[in-house]
Amino acid sequence: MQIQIPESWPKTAAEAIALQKALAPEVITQDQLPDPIRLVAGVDAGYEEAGQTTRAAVVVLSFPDLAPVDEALVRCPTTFPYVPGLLSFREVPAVLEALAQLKTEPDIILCDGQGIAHPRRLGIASHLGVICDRPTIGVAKSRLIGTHAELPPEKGAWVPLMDKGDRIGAVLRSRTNTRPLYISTGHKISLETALDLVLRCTPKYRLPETTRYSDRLASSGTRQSALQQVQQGDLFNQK
DNA sequence: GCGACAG
DNA sequence: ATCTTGTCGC
Repeated sequence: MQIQIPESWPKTAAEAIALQKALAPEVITQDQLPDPIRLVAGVDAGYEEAGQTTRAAVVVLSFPDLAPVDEALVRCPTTFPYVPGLLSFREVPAVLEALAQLKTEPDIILCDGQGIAHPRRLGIASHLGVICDRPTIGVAKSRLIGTHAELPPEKGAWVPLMDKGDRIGAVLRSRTNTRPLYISTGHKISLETALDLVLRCTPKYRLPETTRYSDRLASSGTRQSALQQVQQGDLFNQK
């Protein structure tokens, strides 16, 4: 995948916040994506050596089949601490390196974390989307900010996530009787289209297949060796 | 001042 | 995120 990697990154929290405020206006919350969608990518990050090394994994799946067609895994020195609200400065540098190694051009990228459902409307999915100038969706497993009404227990149900009068995203039930997902526009996609796409990437489990594949790739070689996984009969989807 | 707080 | 075994429920 062809992308421009920034030459420098903020060094302090103050600089990072200033950059978020400068980039937030660049986010596009309307549909501006390929039609039809043929390739969807999932990105995820993990850490090693007490956080000194960051691993970034990307997996590209065909759509709507959801069969893996491309992937990349990189390790980079960690350069920014985890600070709620500044997650992208910790993970995006490594994620960009991984994306640059893809042989394919995904039509959209699903990220672990918020899109515009963020204090300054520039969560990791939006930040990555603006940098790559590509459609992205924020798929978070928990809430960063915002309030919402009660959510029905059936798969497919969703309610808007609000903050200061703005609809910043949605709380989506991706599986019946299971904790919801926090979905928000990353870049170049509307919330409605994002919800539809996330559901179409989530045929069976709580998390989209894109996230499950990238999580697994990012974890391989850390939690346990590939051999151990095989010995446990953990051949994915059969686990 | 106190509590919340993506990964 | 990561450290970690078994266990409760659909």
